[in-house]
Amino acid sequence: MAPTSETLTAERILAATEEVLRRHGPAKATVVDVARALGVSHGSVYRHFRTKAALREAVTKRWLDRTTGVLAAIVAAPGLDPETRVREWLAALFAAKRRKAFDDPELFATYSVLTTETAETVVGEHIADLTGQLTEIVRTGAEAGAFTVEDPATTAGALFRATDRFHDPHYAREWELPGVEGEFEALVDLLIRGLRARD
Amino acid sequence: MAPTSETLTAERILAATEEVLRRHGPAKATVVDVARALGVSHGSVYRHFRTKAALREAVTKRWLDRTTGVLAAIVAAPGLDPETRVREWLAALFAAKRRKAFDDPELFATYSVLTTETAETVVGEHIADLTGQLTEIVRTGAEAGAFTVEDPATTAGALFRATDRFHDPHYAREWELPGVEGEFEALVDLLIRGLRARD
DNA sequence: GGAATGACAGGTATTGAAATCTGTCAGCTG
DNA sequence: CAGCTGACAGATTTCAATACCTGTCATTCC
Repeated sequence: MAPTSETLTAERILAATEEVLRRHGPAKATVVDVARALGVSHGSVYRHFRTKAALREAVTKRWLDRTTGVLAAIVAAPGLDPETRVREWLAALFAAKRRKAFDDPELFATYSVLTTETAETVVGEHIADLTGQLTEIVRTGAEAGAFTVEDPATTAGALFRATDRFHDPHYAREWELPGVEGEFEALVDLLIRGLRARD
Repeated sequence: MAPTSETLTAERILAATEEVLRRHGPAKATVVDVARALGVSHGSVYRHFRTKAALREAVTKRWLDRTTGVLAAIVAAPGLDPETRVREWLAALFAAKRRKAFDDPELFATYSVLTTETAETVVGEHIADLTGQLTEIVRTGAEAGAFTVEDPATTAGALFRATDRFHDPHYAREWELPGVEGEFEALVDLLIRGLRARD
């Protein structure tokens, strides 16, 4: 279709894959479609990705990693007190997921399917990344004497699981309901009170 | 098949429906199957339930209500301090759901599908029942001076949502993983610390 | 006469043949 | 000669014909 003369890179294939997925959905998007969108034969796609599953994993990872960067900035941001850092990180995670779901519903629905396919690998690593960031926040908060926690990783895991409803795509349709903001605030308040240092 | 001479009641139809659902699964269980299992014509089933959807809702409600009773006992149990009551109620909810998933996986998978069909009605009421029970526990705890909460219903909602992972069927496959007990305890500890009265 | 039946119309699932897709590879091309 | 192509085998998906199911109701049965 668009027979570009640029060299065929993994990134160009992934961008085309995402576009095909957005147009056709996860069930009907084929490797042949991706190749056609790039103006190459599907054999060329297989030079860069061993299988269709590997291509789907890569495009899913690419999508998930877009979120991770924003959040990392909050982990590293200087001058935030520990409670604010936790609150802002959780709020940013919720906001990022919700923005994705709202701005491009078709693509979000598509990736919601893809993430169930790759739950064990790509999604597992994504969750490990996120809980790792949260562990760092909890650990520094504990070191600063603001939080009382036995083990930062365990507590970070509990925080992440407690807020599942506000970042797991499974609950996406509830993110637009009136009152979610308040529900989110009430939950985060409760969790932060649980983190606070005790004498 | 079993041409019982007993009169045809809604309860007998629901029991037969559950059995048919267990055997055939949610996709292939038909009203004709239910009638055949009871030794009657399918027209007779329609005398008790207006539509197949109504039959499915009723059997789902029956299944969900089996859990509610056990938990109500904990709400009403005398001599429990507020923290213990919250902890035991949440633990009993988790245990009940997990037992259902473990004891009869086929039936659990079937009801997991049915609950997505009836999310707005039957499941909504079930969740309202449960958060109502939890609100009662939080309210009495606050009145006893053990908890500091602005609004018991809001806090109960936060507690319920925070523990989604341990009662939402969506996460059922994680309930058998090693370490879930510890994850559950860590989360409940954090939540209860958040509830505690502050000076 | 109140409950149950079974034929029926309209709609939804099943089935199997045909079309398409995945993944490979020998050969082409720049 | 590194990258790309397109024909191919086996697996999966699509599609249309058929079978079955849902919901109704005039009729039958105790």
